Amino acid sequence: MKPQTRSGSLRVGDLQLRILQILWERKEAAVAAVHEVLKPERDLAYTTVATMLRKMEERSLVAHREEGRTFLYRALVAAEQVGRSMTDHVVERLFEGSLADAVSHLLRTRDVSRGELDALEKLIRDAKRRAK
Amino acid sequence: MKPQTRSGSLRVGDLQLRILQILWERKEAAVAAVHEVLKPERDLAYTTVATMLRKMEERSLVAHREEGRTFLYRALVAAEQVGRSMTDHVVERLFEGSLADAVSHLLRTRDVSRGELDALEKLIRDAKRRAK
DNA sequence: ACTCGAAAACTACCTAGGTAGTACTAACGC
DNA sequence: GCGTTAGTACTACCTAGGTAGTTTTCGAGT
Repeated sequence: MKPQTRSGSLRVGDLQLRILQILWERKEAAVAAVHEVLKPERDLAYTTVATMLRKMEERSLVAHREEGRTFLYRALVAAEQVGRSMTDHVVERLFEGSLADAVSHLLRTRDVSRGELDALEKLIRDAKRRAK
Repeated sequence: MKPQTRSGSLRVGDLQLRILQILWERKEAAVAAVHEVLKPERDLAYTTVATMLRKMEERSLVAHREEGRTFLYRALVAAEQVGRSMTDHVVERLFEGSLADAVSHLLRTRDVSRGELDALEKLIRDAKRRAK
């Protein structure tokens, strides 16, 4: 019973993504906890986080249960799903679905260290082995 | 004199991206031409396209010159810029800037044909040669 | 029992993308 | 010369993301 692989587009904004990432890390978190984690990177009001969580619940991205007075939120979508849908979007819109074009662009437009290239090479080799 | 490499985030929506792609292909195009190209894929009203173009001009994504009564639009941002900024966004937000993680995810979450893997391998090799 | 504080609920705004109707205008054909 | 038409301008609306103030509520501590 995997967590509802609704293969919809799953568009999440930047803040929403960050919140999801926090929830992925810790399974469950109160608004205060999420706010705390976000504190250093973005100076958001507590209510902003709470509102965002509520809006995300409307969209079924998260759900909550009550523990005394406080809400404990958990993610309803998996990291894989969101990652997949975001990368899909870019690969499709920008490179007409071609993975090779996408990677090519990635390599061409930034400088990649020798070490990274080696790592990538290993990735490809592994993928090949697995496919064989 | 490269076309204003304003390294800003350059967020463009789906429709805007499609319009830019059309303009990249043909250097200059009238609203009617853009509308015509878009016709089969999205059934948009002519005015929708015109409005979008106007909004894009406000944001300096495109510019126009007048040829008689009609506006000929051209892209002000390069494909490279937009591609770069979109891929950057995903790589940063989703993979903490790690290109290897990004590619790894790409390979893991979809099935890649043998031929594509070969192509990718070549890409890496080329990149290595170039870096050396 | 009463106050205080923390939490949620409600409401309100702003921006950007997307979509399109309506109004105006100028050129072109007859 | 006049109406049709193609083209732009203007306006409006909807959605989603993001941000936050204000109000209510409820539990805990004195």
